[in-house]
Formats: sequence, structure tokens, C-alpha cells
Amino acid sequence: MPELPEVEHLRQTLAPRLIGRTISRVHVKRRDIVRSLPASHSTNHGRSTRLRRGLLEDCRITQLRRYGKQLAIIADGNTPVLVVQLGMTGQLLFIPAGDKPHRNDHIHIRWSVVSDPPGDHLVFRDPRRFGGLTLCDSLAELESRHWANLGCDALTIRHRDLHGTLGKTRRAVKAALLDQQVIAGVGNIYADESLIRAGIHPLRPASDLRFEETRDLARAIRLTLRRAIRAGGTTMRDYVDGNGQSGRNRADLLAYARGGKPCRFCGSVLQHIVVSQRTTTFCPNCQPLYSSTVCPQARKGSLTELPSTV
DNA sequence: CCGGACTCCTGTGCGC
DNA sequence: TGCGCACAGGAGTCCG
Repeated sequence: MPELPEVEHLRQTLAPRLIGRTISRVHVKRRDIVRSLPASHSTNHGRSTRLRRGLLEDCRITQLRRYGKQLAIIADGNTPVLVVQLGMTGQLLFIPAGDKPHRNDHIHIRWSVVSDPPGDHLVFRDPRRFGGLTLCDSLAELESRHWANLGCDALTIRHRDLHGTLGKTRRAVKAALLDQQVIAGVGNIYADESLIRAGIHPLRPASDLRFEETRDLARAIRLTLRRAIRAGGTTMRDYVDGNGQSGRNRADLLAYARGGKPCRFCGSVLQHIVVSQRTTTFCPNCQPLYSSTVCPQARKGSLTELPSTV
């Protein structure tokens, strides 16, 4: 499930393949996965021309930028910016000339990339179609109107910013972490991973967290995401990077998808509950709901070290 | 305004 | 072996 680490790793694997390259042609197989931000000005172009231009036809890519879980493909000069959201099962794959995508179904957009010999492609594939592409008039508009609505980027979240946004809501802290306007980039996997690392129960009201707890949580989020990026992301089923490679972070998961298994810190049986319609796994010992004492000894070291497997 | 519930969608894995 | 069904969840929308 693509969250911040997967999108960042995708960015890193696609950048050397795409930066400086020109899109010669765009094939749109499914129009309905492309969304437009409300246009700030209209153009004289026809609809189809505007669509292809928005999808960067005849543009030279200069930059790939990530914010939260979103990836922006930025081209030369005063050109539109293409924003990619992977949703649950989205994939952005670079296919070198002569190669074939591992699967040919559910490919919604196909870009021809100028190459010698010709034949390099980029494809957007998304079976479940929770993902999509958003067209944006310019980088300035992307930053001022689209990304400005998101919370701070989770990879570099600072304690005082997290404490500030969590302090404004009585929602369960897990629900708040999933809200992209509170913090951008955390999804179901890394919310559970960060909470167990910080020793915080997922149902704690966000605004009840003490200063030291939000400090530990901010550290846990940054550490969890950094480690996952280094491992190439977490592949449960669908996620692959720009070269079609799976991530290796699944083996390091502490809580997510480990309900009923022993906690890696203390050995207690991990429980699962539902929060915000999302399966949530936590350790009843390391993440107490009511205790106001400093967290269990097990958490000591969890913010710097990988726990040994129990 | 806030927050919870519902909705979209398809592949997978389970029970019968 | 095959069928039907529950389940997975990011993010937009709706409603109390």
C-alpha cells in the first residue's frame, strides 16, 4: 500500500529514468482517472489537446517532487504539472524499450518517452482505481492551492507542528494520523508502526497526548518512514517501484498485519481493533490506553534501535 | 464546523 | 473444483 516511503522510493527509482527526457506521445486508455484542479484560467485549446498537454505530451521532464503521498512530475518552462496519486494499488512503471510490463491489464495511461533506440515507456497501472492523476496549471498553483491544504510532510515532521495539529482535535490519534490535512504521508501501515514505536494507544484522544508523547511520536514517525524508505518500501501485495521491484520492509513490521502474533518489544499478543474503518493492530502492554505513567520499559530504545525478533 | 459513516473498485483467499 | 462472499483501504462526499 503506497504511503510516503513507497512514493519516495518510487520517486528515487524513476528520477534517473525520467529527468531530462521528453514525452513524445500520451495514450489515454481511461479518461476517468484523470482529474483537473478547477482551472484558474481557460485556454483556447480544445479539450483533447488540453488533456494531452496536461499529461505532458511534448514536454521535457525536469523534476520529480514528492509531498506526502503525492508525486508531481514537473516539466520545462511554463508547462502544466502532473500529480500522481497511487491510491491502494496504483503503479507508475518505467518500461525500457524491448521490455514488457509484468502485467498488461489495467494500464490506464501510457507515455512514450523519447529514446534511442525508441521504445521506452512509462505506464500508470491501477486495478482498483483508487488512485489517479491530477492536472495542475503550474507549479505555483500546485503549491498554493493543492499542497497548501495538506499538513506538514511526515518525513520531516517537527514536534511542535505535530503537537499543534494533534492538539486541535479530540479524535483518536490513529484517526488523526490518517488525515492528510493533519500530517501528510502517513497511511494505515505507518500509523500503526509509528504508534507502537512511540508506545501510544491508537484510541487515545489526539489532544490528550502530553508534550513528551507527541515528541516521541514525531520521532517515531520520522524513524519509521526513514527505515521503510531505506528498505525500498513495504510490499503487502501490489506495491512495486519504478523498475517493478518489490519493497523489503514487510519483514521489519512491528504491528501492521501482525495481529495475534507476539509483540517484538515485550512478547505480549498483539490485538486488533477497528479505528476509522481501518484495521488497527497494537500491543496492549506497550501501548496502554489509560496509563499516564511513563511508558513501559520495552519502549526504551524503540526510537533508535530495531527490536530483536521475539 | 467536526467527525463518523458510506462509497468507489477489483483481486485474493476462505468456507462450503 | 467451483462458487459466493468477506475483506483490504485512500480519499472524497454526505449527513447528523
